[in-house]
Amino acid sequence: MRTTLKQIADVTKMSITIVSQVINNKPCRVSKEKRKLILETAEELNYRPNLVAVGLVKGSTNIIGLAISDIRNNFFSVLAKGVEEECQKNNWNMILCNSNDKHSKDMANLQMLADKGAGGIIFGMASETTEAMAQECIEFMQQEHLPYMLVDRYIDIQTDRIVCVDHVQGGYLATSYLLKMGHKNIAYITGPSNLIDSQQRLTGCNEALGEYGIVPNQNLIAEGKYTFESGAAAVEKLLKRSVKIDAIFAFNDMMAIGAIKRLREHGIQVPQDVSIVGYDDIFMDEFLDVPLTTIKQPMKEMGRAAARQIINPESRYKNGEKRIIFEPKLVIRKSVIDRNEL
Amino acid sequence: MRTTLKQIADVTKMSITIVSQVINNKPCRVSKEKRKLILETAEELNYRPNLVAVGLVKGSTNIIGLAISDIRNNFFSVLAKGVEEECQKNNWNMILCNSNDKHSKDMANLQMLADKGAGGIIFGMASETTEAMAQECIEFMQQEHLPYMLVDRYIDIQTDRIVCVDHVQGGYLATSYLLKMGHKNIAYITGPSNLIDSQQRLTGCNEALGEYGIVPNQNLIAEGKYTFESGAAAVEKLLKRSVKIDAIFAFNDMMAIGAIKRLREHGIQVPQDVSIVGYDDIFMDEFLDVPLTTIKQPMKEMGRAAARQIINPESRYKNGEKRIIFEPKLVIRKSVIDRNEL
DNA sequence: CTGTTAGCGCATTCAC
DNA sequence: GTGAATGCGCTAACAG
Repeated sequence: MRTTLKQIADVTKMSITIVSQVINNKPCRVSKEKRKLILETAEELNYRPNLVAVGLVKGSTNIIGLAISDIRNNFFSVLAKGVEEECQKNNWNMILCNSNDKHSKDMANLQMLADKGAGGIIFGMASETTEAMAQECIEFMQQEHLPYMLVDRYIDIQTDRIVCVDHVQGGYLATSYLLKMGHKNIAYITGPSNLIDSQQRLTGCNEALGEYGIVPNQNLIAEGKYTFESGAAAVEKLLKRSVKIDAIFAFNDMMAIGAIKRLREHGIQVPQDVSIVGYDDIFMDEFLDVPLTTIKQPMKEMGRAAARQIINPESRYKNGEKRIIFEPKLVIRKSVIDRNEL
Repeated sequence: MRTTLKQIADVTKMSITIVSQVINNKPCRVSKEKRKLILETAEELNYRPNLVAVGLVKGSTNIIGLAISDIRNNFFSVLAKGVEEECQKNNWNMILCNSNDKHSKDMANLQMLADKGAGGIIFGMASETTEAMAQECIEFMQQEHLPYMLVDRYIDIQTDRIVCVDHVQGGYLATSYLLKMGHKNIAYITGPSNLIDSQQRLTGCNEALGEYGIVPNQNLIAEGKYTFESGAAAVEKLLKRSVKIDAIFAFNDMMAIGAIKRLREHGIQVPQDVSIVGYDDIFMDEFLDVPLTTIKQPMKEMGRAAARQIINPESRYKNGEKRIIFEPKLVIRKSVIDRNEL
């Protein structure tokens, strides 16, 4: 059997209370000798507190619930790694829940997490989540007094308990890099136009274009769905319009990879004929035939920041001053050529 | 506040005992009317059991600890998905712990999991784990009465509580497919030779070769380390030996991808000049320039099976009849050409 | 400085 | 059929 406080109390002939106090390192209420004795026998008996019991009396456990759509998505597995690292550092744990992008699953997961006494939630909502659904989730967590941090997905949520990426900056970075590399005719494969993050990236693109005195050209914009196939399809659309294209900025990496594939099938070489920039920096980018230049979202850091926000007693229950916004970074690899040198 | 059994007892003017019995659907000890009343008010008050309290009294919670090296590894994120799916189905949860391939971290994670009252562990040990270390882990779990299932990694562990893949069959599948496609000179990029799974694959390869009356040629074998770079380096070694090569079977996908890259840099086309087969079926295979033909390990199914073994009360504590062995599958894509047609 | 007491929410044994 | 009592292992308020 596991050693309990009671056993230590029995052995040392002291009360459970004292033993508990000493072990939890509470303000000096004990003489040094007794303290030492307790600590030694605890060590000797290999005492480790029963965290379930602690959780019961404290009304909450040191567990962060990470509710996301699918851990197989590289985006989320890196986020999860960050969350878990921060947990380990603080003797917390992470319970992982997948929603498969179903809001109903999200709600079920939140409930389960609450029932299990989770000490907080890090929450990347299902992609089908409407504003009303988002509200439902948030209200639930508030009513259960569950500290939470949202991970920016597609919707614009009115809360400061959120970690997100400055996608305007991301769009700006990609476009201005392409511009600097001498590309004039830049095509865009955007995400679904109703998604706020796609809109933000486009805003950033236009800003950069403006700085070079270039007027955005609708003919150079094709809408995708953030999937490999939609990236290929977007290239098809673009090509049909027979506008000149120096480079393509795809609003995520999977579309960029789909685009490259289709370009090649048309005999168009990357980056010699057309340069490509992606977005996300997923694992495979580095190992592609033409390693993909992309805009990196610092997912791991975001996971750590979100976890810290929940674990830290200071920030646990009070809303932050403002959203935690991360700057995306340009990761230069091989998929963009310098046209200035041509 | 959350509704408790006591509140329901107060409202219905019955004892906590009865309420508990009814809600847990225990053998009929109550009259139908009372039962109905209790159930209704529970519903009305939105009662949800406090699982921490349940955990305390039961001495164990419905939580599976998944202890692996790194969730960012596609292999493990798919495994985790399987585990979590099975958990959701049974109202269990999954705590995720990364060891970063450190045995000491593994031990710390196991301890934490035990302290949190985990109801079982699914455990993919760190790659640095020696047999003695493995023993240490297993003894710890046994002493804590923690049901466990190991996920086959590199070492040969004497236990039946393990899910694994028939790697002999995997090697056999790959080689015999290549043979059937008319490749005579098949090179192998193996894993580290001290690792049992690499040995097993090689055994399978030799079996297939034997069936075609081909004698294994040491000149066609290069040892890798299961990394992208080592795959490329292995190609370099192979090429230096200037033996004729029709095809390469790399013992995992990352090495296969590294090999392809290096082959191309030497002006050798895949699959026209050299065909390639990988092993694992990681996410990116499908989206490569030349989609990779590979041997798939059914990770998700393995995760589900392992979880089931722990969740199911029948199999929870007793050792299984035998190891749960999964058959790998050949996934045909584009990286192998049919030489019979040439 | 120290120990007694109460209680977290629940399951279960035992007496009625 | 029913309910009172006990305890899971721990923390914390309170009294000495």
